[in-house]
Amino acid sequence: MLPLARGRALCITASESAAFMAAGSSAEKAPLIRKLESIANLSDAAREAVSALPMTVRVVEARQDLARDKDQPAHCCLLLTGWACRYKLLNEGRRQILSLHVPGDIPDSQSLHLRVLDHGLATLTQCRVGFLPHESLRELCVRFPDAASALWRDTLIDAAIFREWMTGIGRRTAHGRIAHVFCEMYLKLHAVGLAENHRCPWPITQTDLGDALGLTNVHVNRMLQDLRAQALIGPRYSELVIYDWDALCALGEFDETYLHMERKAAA
Amino acid sequence: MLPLARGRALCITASESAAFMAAGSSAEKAPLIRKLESIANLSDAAREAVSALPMTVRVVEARQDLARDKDQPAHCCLLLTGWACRYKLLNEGRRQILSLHVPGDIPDSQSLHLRVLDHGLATLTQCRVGFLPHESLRELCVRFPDAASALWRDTLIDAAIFREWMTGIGRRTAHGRIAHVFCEMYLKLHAVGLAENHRCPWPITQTDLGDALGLTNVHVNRMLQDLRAQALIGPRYSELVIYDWDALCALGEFDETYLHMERKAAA
DNA sequence: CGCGCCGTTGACAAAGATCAATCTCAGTGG
DNA sequence: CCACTGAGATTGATCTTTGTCAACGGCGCG
Repeated sequence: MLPLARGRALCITASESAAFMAAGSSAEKAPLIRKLESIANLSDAAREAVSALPMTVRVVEARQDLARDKDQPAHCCLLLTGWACRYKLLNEGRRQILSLHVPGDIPDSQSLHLRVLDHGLATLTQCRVGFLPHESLRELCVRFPDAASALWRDTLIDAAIFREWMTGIGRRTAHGRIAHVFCEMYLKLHAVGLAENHRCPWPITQTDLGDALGLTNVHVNRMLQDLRAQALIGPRYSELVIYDWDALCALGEFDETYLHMERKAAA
Repeated sequence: MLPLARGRALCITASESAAFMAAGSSAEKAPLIRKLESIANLSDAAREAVSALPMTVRVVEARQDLARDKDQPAHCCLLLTGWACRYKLLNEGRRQILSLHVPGDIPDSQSLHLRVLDHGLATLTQCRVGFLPHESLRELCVRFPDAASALWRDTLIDAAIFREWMTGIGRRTAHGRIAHVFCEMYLKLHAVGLAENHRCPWPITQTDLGDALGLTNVHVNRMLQDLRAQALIGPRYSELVIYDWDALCALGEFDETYLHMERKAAA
């Protein structure tokens, strides 16, 4: 429930941009390529072009804003390592986390077509972030229609996840919501090669998780204890270990259709 | 909470398609054009092309599915008159309504890029619906990049509305949620010329409204009585009359930024 | 060593759900 | 004209889930 970040949002000065440009040029894009290939087919040419996109890379500490509500950004953020989230703030410190993001995600790709941001974007853990100028992304879209369509598809999957979360917050029990987000994040991480054998890192606080699920940290804590008592998940919060995938899916009424991963990433 | 529709989803046979094609050809598209122009600039050529899109028109009774979860549609639905919604069903008859749609909306425009539907689409009132073949929409996008970008922008605004609803369901009180959806629908209707002077038709049941807001019909009913008692809205449920717009916005913490109506429709 | 963040616990309060009537009113048939 | 019907709105009593508040505990870090 606490405000997520203090201080001012990050912005890139021209000199910094030049200084970092070289560093971010090619191998860094692996998570992005992997993610796009998990949802669409990319031609070799498009893959090359994505790799060649100019990018400024930065390490950002946990709980820093990458962009703020009402900003009019000129670049998109590509998450290279770490977890981030989008969020809205309401009166009296209420906060809703709208989405959780992992490496390969471009959480603000919508800003390519929507001038004003209607929410904030912040790191949850320390992150490496690549900044991609709108200009070069637009050019990419014009020159490589399959890249454009992969990006459009990505924004549509983003929306599909919102629908699923809305359903959870509106109509699932607290147990179900937690089970559901565990299943979802495990699959998202698995798609970019960051999870295996029903285990993955779980680096966010219970307060953050509550704000994502429309619950309080206290209630999240109690529900987690229930899930542990039922032997559905492992005992440590910092690493998610799913003991019983099927039971967790059943509890969360989880059906992965909405993730639209038509091409499963090779493990 | 009740299942929304019975019987089978609508589909169009080849002969019907031919029979209706002529009828839906041009003037019918006024709400769509008006809606697209409320969110983006359209060139004259693009506007012409949209008007010339082949379309099959049908009158559909209230509470009928236009498309179902897991369908793989070959057309998009353009709502010409009436209200519709997208929804998900969970076990034990729980239902979440994901969005409310009014004339000019294409509720399933995402299906252009996402093969499988992850939710249902149904009428709430009697509707006139135009069916637009994916094929011709794709061709439109290729030939008129500004039409493509308007449609993409439309899907992004769709997602922005999901985010706002998620925030409401997760973090707003029942009063606030109802106030918020009233403000939103009034503006959406106003943008297509179907509302004026803080009045608009309100043709959906309290049960439907509850399913949209993550509440029960009983609780919706009680909250409506509160809003009436506070003289924020008019006494009749079938017509929304907003007595005190500012107070309603304040109660719902409503900020229209997320609707991204950069070009207000001329009244 | 002590501070602060985060996880955990308990007692209690409140929002909203559930269940079961009852009411209203438009549409229908006689 | 009037009884009958059914969907949807309204009401009351009660229950459950979740929130609130406050304290305490573990642990990493300067």
